Amino acid sequence: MKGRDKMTEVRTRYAPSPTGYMHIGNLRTALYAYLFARKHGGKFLLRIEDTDQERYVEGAVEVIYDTLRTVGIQWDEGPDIGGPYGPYVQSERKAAGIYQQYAEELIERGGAYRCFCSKERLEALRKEAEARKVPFKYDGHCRHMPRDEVRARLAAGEPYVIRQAIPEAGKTSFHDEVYGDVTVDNATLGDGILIKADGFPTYNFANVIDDHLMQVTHVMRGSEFLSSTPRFILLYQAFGWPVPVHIHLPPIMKSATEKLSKRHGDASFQDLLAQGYLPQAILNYIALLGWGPGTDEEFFSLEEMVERFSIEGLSKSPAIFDEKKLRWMNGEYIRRMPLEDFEALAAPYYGAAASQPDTRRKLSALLQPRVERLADIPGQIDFVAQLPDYDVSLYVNKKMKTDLALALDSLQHARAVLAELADWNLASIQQAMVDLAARLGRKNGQVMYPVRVALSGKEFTPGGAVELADLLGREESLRRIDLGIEKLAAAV
RNA sequence: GGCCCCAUGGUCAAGUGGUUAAGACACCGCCCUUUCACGGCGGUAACGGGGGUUCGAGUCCCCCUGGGGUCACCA
Repeated sequence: MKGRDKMTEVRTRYAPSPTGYMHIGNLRTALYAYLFARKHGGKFLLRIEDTDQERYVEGAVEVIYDTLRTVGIQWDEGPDIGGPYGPYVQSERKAAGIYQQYAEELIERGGAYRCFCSKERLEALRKEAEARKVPFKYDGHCRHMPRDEVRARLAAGEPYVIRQAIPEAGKTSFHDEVYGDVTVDNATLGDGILIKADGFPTYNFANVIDDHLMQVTHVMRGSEFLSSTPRFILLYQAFGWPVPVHIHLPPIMKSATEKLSKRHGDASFQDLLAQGYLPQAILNYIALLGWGPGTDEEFFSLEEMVERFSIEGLSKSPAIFDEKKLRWMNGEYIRRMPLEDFEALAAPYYGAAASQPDTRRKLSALLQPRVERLADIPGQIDFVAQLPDYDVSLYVNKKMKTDLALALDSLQHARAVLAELADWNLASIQQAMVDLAARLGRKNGQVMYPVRVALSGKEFTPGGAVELADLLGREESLRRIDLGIEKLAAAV
């Protein structure tokens, strides 16, 4: 905030393009911009950058609203709620003539000019540059066109674009809060297009006009804009406007060499939700991709993030999205919540496994410490509704010291004991099993393991013999044990 | 290719001239134990390379290498 009036209210903005899905990196950018604004008691605004008419996607704006809302990021000004600097949708701003007006002003100031070059001519230029292996740069053909000619071609209705007149010499510098001072030679810039032939502004123009008009004090965006920022600086200077503080953010990668992107089938926020990741866990995890509080803490509510956030904690290097760690963190969030809350989230995944409230609760208690993503639940409890067809070899377990004959014997004894049990509950079943093992002179596992297999037909289950018997109930438990005895008897 | 940027374990990430180079995930082992998981304890594992500066460099400078970004009537 150097050089800025301390009384100036901090204003940040999240300006997504409505593409139809929420990219993880974009969400993180929104988060940081939100955190920074809140941290400094400022305003966070939402602006829709829909200047590319060809990329318009139906319902995309809703996806943006929904995502922000589900993670709890509230905007103070935006398309839906308005604000003092509206409209907040660029296509509406274009319709209001805002960009055209400023572009004309810039032409007057000598910072821009009309260009009547055809796409064909530009294409030829591009080809030539490619052939000569030099970077393509507009040759400035229309830059010094006589005013009369411009007027005449305009009157003739010739299509045109408006280009930025980049100074031919000199350097442009700016300070970025995370990357430091950046300087480039103006000669490397090229006269970029500000207003397209369809009258819409390009990002290169609109972002500057809107950020200025909306009084944005801190520009936060992905580092892919780092190299075009000098053009923006030149624009601010040409208008005589104050340059906002720039804060560029490192990208989130899929691997060391690939960026995370929907095009490669990488998960979007919506995809992660569908897989059973919790909004808060996702937000918490991505917050840590590129930012750290400077301490060992890593669990933060949105409010806590607001409290801790600072640009000193931002890193410059790309971060690789590690789903393993997200899984772990999501599991932590699940384990830390009250059982009732977990059940509310998990129940939709229970299917036919738990129709009664009490079985539902028992199942939830078994699942909570074992679930990392909600969508994994069905696969963990499929045996509850229906005993799968399993192979007797499952009863043979080295670690449990069980073989077919012993399993059969244990099952027969367990069947008898369980059938006689006065009360059917966790404690009584547990006691009966332990007593039985002692009576038979066997290890607990030599009795319990076969029972668990008979009850579930699976190698691994959430909970053991006692928990499953309690969950399934006496009748179903005995039925399954009988089935197991049959299988074993036939195999021994 | 020009320009801009980045560089500590497999991953995230502390460290801002003097540390046994944190911590977390993952991985491995042990314990707990009726399977699995949870939990507890322990372990493997890093300063990309080369030159400087300095009494002393992960920390500062240069070069190299590697990687990313950008050079669009996309953002």
